[in-house]
Amino acid sequence: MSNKPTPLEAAKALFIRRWGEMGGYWGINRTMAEIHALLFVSTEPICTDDVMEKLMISRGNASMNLRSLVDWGLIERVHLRGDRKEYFICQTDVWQMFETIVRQRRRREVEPILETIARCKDMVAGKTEGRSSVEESAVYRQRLDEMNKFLETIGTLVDLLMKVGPRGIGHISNTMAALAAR
Amino acid sequence: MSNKPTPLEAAKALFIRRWGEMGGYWGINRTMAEIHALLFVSTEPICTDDVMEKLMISRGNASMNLRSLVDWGLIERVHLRGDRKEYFICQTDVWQMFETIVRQRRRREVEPILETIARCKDMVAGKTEGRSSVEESAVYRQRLDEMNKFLETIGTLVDLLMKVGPRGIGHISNTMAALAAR
DNA sequence: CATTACTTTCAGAGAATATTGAAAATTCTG
DNA sequence: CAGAATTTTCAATATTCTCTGAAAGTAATG
Repeated sequence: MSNKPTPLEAAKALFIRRWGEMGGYWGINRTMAEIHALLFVSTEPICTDDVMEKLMISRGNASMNLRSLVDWGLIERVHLRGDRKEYFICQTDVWQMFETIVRQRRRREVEPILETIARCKDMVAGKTEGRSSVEESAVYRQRLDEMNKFLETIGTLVDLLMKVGPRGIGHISNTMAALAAR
Repeated sequence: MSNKPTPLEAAKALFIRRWGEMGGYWGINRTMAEIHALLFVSTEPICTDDVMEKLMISRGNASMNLRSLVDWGLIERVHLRGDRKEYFICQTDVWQMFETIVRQRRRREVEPILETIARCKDMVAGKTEGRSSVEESAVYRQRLDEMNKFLETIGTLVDLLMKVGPRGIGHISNTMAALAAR
């Protein structure tokens, strides 16, 4: 088994490795990203044993990371007629993928920050505090406000982007280009 | 020292902690993110000793992470007249910050992927391969193409976004909203 | 140029994360 | 429902990442 890899296999392996590396930068563990890549470049559904073999990892590891990917909504379980095993397939539409990731990251990363900002603002609200710190508080509040506004602006923009989809995007780019040129 | 913290101090500490946690999700180590937050909410420049004290970390740790932040371009060194120490200040304009981060992440994460995709496409290009794998190659190539196009589309959009800046963004949102409503 | 003030580096310790493998749980089949 | 197939869990282990602290490096001062 595993003789000389075909160019196709080699090319897939290369993509998988790179995608895995990148996962690290995004707070996603390498194996999870590799499994995702493996499924992304697969023509057919893949089962746990395939994952174990291709990525040379243990059953437990494969199982855990497949579950995480399912939780994220990036892959899903399928059943093949006449086969008892579970197979997995990947969302291959990159725009859907984008949407899935945006939704998750927003929930996990942006929302907690927004909550915290709100709470921080409350904490320095009423209190007239002492002497000089009143202006320090003002600066603090202002910075939080700016960050808050920024996150919300980007948020609505991304929402709109997703609504409009890949189709509408050309239009958007043009509008922006025109605006930028002014 | 470090008696009962004022509400302002407590509020700053809360923001710092949360920002630090979030760093983890972004492949940025917690301490680095905390230092960044500390500087972001500071009215005045801060020196290494301040960082060590407020975050209760060692000199080495503070030094390394401050340097990383400087390398990223998120903070910069300043010198205070009559003081031999080095101080640091943070880019507080959130849009500039956004631009800095986008530029860095693109270089570190998006470009390597684009290169890899190009290389992968080369690898499965000429080769007429055997039998059935010809269509498998076609699917592979198509998926890579879609990913490639997606990344480039988002890339140009972000570029435009940065050119247009916070000012133009209201305009864009309206245009997009109108489009999406159709 | 010797002293002092400050900064950087890096080997080793420590903490956090990821992985394995085998046992337990679950699901299917006859 | 017994037995087989498959999946999940999790304690132990391995790996990777982070932090410390002290030593080496650099730069200002008199």
